[in-house]
Amino acid sequence: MNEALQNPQKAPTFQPLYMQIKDLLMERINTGEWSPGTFIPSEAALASTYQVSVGTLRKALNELVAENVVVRQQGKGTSVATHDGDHALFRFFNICRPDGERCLPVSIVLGRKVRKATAQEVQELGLAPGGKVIHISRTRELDGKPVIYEDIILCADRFIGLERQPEVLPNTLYRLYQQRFGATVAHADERIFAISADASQAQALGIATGAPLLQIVRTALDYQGRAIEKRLSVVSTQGHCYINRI
Amino acid sequence: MNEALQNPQKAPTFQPLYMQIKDLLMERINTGEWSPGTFIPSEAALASTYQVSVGTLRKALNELVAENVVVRQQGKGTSVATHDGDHALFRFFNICRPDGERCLPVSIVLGRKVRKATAQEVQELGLAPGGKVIHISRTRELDGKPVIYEDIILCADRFIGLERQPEVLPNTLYRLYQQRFGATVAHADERIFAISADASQAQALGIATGAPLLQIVRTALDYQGRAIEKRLSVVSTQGHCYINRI
DNA sequence: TACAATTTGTGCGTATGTATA
DNA sequence: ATATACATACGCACAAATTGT
Repeated sequence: MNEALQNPQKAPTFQPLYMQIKDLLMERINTGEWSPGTFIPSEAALASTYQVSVGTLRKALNELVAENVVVRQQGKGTSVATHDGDHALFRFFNICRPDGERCLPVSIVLGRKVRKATAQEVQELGLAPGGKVIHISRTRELDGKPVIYEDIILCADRFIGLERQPEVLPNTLYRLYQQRFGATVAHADERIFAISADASQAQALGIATGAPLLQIVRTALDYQGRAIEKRLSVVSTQGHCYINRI
Repeated sequence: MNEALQNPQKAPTFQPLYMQIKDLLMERINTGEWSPGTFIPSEAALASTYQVSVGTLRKALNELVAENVVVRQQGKGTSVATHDGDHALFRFFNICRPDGERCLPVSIVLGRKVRKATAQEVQELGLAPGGKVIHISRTRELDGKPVIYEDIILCADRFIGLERQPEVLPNTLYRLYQQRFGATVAHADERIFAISADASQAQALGIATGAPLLQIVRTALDYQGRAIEKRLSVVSTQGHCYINRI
């Protein structure tokens, strides 16, 4: 594991040793060899197998910790991060009360179907031409009131059977993606617009037609930056708001 | 600098050595001894003055790097982070074109005055009862069109003379806060609502009354989490949008 | 251009402390 | 109590980038 040192190319392909180790560890996570929630070998064991010092291996692992890929616990070991728990949920759920208090959403699925992807979806999700998508529609209630209407678009090949498999979809979909389909949402790209409610949106959210709404266009990405999900949310900010801590 | 090791209290006040060093360095930055842009002593020098190993001091510095407090450059040294440059600007300016392309805003100040703080402002900015605030109103243009209307509220005691000092305010106010008033904006808390444009907003942004707008309520905080600025922005998302990468 | 001094980056090794099972 | 695994702290050697001579 010292190829770069033995052959210190000046080419832009050079990477420090700990980065090479990091990539190797990341690869074993991405291939599913180490699935979310499982513990990976100890520092000493990994350092031995890769023939590097413990310090170098620690540096690689700490990089993965900073990227929320693994979680380390003194005395226990290092495990691959999961997306259950409130912390992970609220990382991607940014709607809360105006005072900043978070509240749990309750989802009501309105429909799910498989259909041919539009040209835009093919491009945004990186699908094969003429590929199919799963399209889920739902509303989400906060504090007992419908606040969000969502359209969720997924690659049908990557999420085979999702359109019917669990009779009741959980409201934390990303956990399902990870556990059932090995797709971990690592990042998301959101763009927010203000729009006026049309008739169907007004009806779904129980507000007046023409009322101002937030429209959130989200692309969810995995650790490699590949698009996993496209999501279009419409939010009524009568009693709630979008929150962003920078 | 080994008080904690010589006296390893089990009390919750315990902190590892590198965290103590980090706090000491942070303090010297906050007091202004090391102002933004200046270079601090080298690793070796600091390790010597604090009587710790270079590795421990490096760990403290790397923590500060992760929090964007200092910047390290191989061969040069370690400097206190500044808020000039596009990177720092776009960290707190999240309005861009719908395709994700960033564009530079142009500010037009409409008015600035000093007035008594409202009860809400006293609470949110942590002011003394009956304290005064500086109130700045401006519009911001993107691609030649007025897109944002902003009300900016500052503690008058902390920003003495800002209401008149620079005849023309720069459009990157946070840089001014840091350079002229020693107030570094480290974080911000934003809450976003959808509203309908009232008559004055419609006129300022050149849109129809009742058109949907984004309303952004921002509290800007320093490294200690103390409120520096309160800002109320109203954004037309006809040709632009709010962007958030999670 | 070449060289040296300074400073951070990388990598190795070791010892000890602390949390967990 | 013991073993395991991560956390902290120390020290050293060399590489790479920057600056000035």
